[in-house]
Amino acid sequence: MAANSQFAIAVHVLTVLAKGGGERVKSDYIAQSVNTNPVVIRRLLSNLQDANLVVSHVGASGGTSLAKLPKDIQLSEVYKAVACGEVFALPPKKPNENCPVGKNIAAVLCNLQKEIDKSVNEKLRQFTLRDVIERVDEA
Amino acid sequence: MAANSQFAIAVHVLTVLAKGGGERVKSDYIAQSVNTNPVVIRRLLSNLQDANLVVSHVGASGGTSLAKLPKDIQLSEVYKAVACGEVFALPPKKPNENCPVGKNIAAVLCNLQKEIDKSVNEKLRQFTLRDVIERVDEA
DNA sequence: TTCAATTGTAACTAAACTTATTACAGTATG
DNA sequence: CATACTGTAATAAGTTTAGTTACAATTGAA
Repeated sequence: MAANSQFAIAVHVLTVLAKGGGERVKSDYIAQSVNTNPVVIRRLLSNLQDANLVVSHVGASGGTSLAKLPKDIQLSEVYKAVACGEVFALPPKKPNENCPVGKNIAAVLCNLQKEIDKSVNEKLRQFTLRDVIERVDEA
Repeated sequence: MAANSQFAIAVHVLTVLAKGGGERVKSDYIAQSVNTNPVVIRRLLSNLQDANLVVSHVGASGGTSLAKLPKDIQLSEVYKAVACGEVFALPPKKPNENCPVGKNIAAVLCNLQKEIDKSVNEKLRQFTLRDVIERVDEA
């Protein structure tokens, strides 16, 4: 019944980077803000980098910064980069083909899943990192 | 990163009950259609019963039937009954209060979470069990 | 060139969660 | 009273997630 917290942590991390004002922020620093281990952060940053949302540099005075302006980072991109992308999973086992319901339900559930996931994506697309930063600043 | 399959299984189960035409369906039969253990089904039915979506009867010739017509069962009700209700989780650990971002991000994420979850609920409310049955029959 | 700082990632451990299974008490039905 | 169910506890097994240690590779600077 538990949902995944990767997305929330990713939004937190990106907000920290945005506050860094373009400077390279170290995984150690981010980890302290999120209150977790630097390796956990680096793994997350690796995903965000694959999605072209951040840029990391190795070596001394290395670190990570945003790859785009906060206004150009939609939360749907963040979600796609770090979450499984599914509000609910399809059943792990294949239904019984001999049952009239079991025979057809999988395809119906799959289509339903896509419709729901699409609506989540559209909702998340309405928010950018800038919106998040504004809310953090207002508080 | 894995989502939960309780909702999908619940929709499957309710479809089987609807196809039962008001007769009491046994957990054994449902389990065979879903391809899982009867106890797993009974636990799920217990949740659906708490939400007033089904009625179960113990004893010989016991079993479960729908508590309402398929057209009156919204998928949002099913989701609420068996899923955690959250598209993404808030971070398990409290952020660092000494960081300007960490100090305020939790509340922002919480509000964002509510907005997203609300939109999922609204989307699921657009579908009823009847819609699912129609799709199964069409296939 | 050498040293210190940092990322990237593998390997492993620990914790949490989900699913499956067994067992059996309680309750209808005939 | 015997049979056939549900409800649920207890437990085990499997899967996923988070945390930790370790270290190679890279960079920048003394």
